[in-house]
Amino acid sequence: MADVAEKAGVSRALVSIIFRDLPGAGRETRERVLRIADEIGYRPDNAARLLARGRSRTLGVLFTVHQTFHTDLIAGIYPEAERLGYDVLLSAATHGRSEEKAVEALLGHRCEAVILLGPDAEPDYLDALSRRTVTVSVSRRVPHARMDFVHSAEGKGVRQAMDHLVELGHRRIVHIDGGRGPGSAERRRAYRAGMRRHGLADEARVIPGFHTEESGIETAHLLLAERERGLPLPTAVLAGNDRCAIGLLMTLTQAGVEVPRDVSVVGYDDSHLSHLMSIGLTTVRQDAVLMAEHAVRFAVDRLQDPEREPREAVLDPKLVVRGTSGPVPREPA
Amino acid sequence: MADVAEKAGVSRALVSIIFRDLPGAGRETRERVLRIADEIGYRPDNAARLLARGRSRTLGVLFTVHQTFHTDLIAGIYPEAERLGYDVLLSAATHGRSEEKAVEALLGHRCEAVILLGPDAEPDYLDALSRRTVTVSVSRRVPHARMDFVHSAEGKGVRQAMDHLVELGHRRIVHIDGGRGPGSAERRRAYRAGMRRHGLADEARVIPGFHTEESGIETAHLLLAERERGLPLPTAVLAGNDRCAIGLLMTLTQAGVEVPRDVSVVGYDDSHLSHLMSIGLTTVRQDAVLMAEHAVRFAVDRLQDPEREPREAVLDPKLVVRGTSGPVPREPA
DNA sequence: GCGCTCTACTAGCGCGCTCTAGTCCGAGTA
DNA sequence: TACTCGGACTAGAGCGCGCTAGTAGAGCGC
Repeated sequence: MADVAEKAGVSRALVSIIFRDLPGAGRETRERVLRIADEIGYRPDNAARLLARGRSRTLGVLFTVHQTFHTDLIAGIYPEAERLGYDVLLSAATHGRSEEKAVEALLGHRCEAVILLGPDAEPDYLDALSRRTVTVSVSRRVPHARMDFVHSAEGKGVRQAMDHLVELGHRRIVHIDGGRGPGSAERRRAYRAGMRRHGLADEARVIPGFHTEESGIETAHLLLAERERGLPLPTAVLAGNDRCAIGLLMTLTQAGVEVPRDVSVVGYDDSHLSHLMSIGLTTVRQDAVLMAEHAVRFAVDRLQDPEREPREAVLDPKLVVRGTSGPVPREPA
Repeated sequence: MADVAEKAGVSRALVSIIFRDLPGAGRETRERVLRIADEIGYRPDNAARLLARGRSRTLGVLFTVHQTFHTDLIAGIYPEAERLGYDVLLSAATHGRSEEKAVEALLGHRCEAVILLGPDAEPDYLDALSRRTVTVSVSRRVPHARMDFVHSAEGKGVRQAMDHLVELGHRRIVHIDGGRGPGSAERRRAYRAGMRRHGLADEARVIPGFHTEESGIETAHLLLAERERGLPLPTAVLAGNDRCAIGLLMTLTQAGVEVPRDVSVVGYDDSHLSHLMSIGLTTVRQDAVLMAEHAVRFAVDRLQDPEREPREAVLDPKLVVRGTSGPVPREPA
């Protein structure tokens, strides 16, 4: 920077002004300085900037590698953050890298706020984190913690899915849950409530699972094995999320079970996986872009006014009927 | 930091020493300082650290959201970087966010080197980038650029796959290519060479595609439409990557085409998608962890010795035979 | 007593930038 | 002429650390 200033015959302060695109520099000087900077290959140093400015204007995002819905969210976070003048830093939790570690990395890089996508860390940790930094959680509520919260009305989504299936004549509807995954508890509860509401409490069955393809595959094997033993297949399956639904679908289809003729399958998320099936996966759509925008805005708002209380956004999910759900089969599958 | 120093009755320098875990501080003082820091909630500020140290010891990673193989790579990058004492920053290219932008974000955050996962940017840009920063490219060769390069021997992989299929009796083997995707050109070339080598040059057929599920789905529709018009299905398909293979498989299976009875399908990557099929996807395994480790090591080595010439690592891929490939059908499908 | 080394610790500069509080100059105003 | 005013620009402090060069004091051999 000093080099640029010297070559241009101005002060460093003016170079700074020009690079921040502030008023206070003449047209001509501005152009000259920029040209010289380009020649020298000067680029402002972020670390020094942050240090001097005292603010980083950077948002940290924690996500879990392999969670497709997270990548959909990330795609939505970038533009909104940019619009509001914030930078985004990503940190992934993986098999060998805990969420704590990933978050500490973000904090270490001076993120002013962190957006946690479906965090799975200990509530105590999240609670402590929320009191240390502006924190937004997407999809997972952390009771008592001082963080903003963006999620969809899981209950409504599941309810729509159930109504849809019941309307199609299904009674033997099972639910593969998502274990400790974000939103699972609510979805499970809504499933049970839905079955009761439709007078199907006796048919209710929750198969423990996870938000992964493997979980869907496993469940499919379980159901197929039951059929071997003479038990009927369910006529409809409400999966914990799309990944699980896809795993289930692949395995069932390959075993000769036709979807939706023999079994209807409904997912959750409407991640880009839903289009994997040529007939399209019937699923409950969570608007990733909208959720991302809310998360970013919550973070930024609280950054601008630290006194502000954390908020909660509950977005309405929407059932998207595609090809994997259909009328209940005439005869038992 | 000053607060900690004061409260502990020592100098800032000593606090610094303690936080960097250097020798030169007494056991007792060390513990006291750490305790006080914890009470105050002091955490060293990275920006100031980087600034003072002149080095960030941070590696930037560019990836493309939704590319599953990238997430596999990321999972491998973290531990190796940590082992070598480097931090990792992620930046994603998405639909509305170009690779250039994502890379600039990394550079802006003072990454000393960038690791590009299957970059798709203009060669000119990549070339310029490689002369500005230590750069490692994974899966995509950029001619003349001054960057390290990690990839697998695409030719060998494809060759193994072809030999496997031919051995099973296949002759009508088509290849869905990956467009401008990383490695596609080499795979396409190897496919053509393989067909010639087996005396099947006349049967060779490359269907243009991309490294996405959609591409596999589209191709399936194309092939099914051809069958409608009386043309035979190919007996085997070599897909551009696993995502494409999965899309193809889903669609074919749903259309009643049995895999591998009617058609054999081989993927490429051995991403975690390969296990989506309960029978398992036959695919060419690229060892993501090994590739990630090479990439990190190349970057770090060149950071330590700037004079060092960029290197190239060619890893041997390995055909993994699973359930989607089988003997050629007796009668035309 | 002296010099020596070793451990524990400190003073203070500098990293590359931003920001506040100015200065300077020329045009407009009374 | 004297004055204000606004645009263009500058001086210099300070952001929170790391690092180099140092000091103080204890222990040791002679």
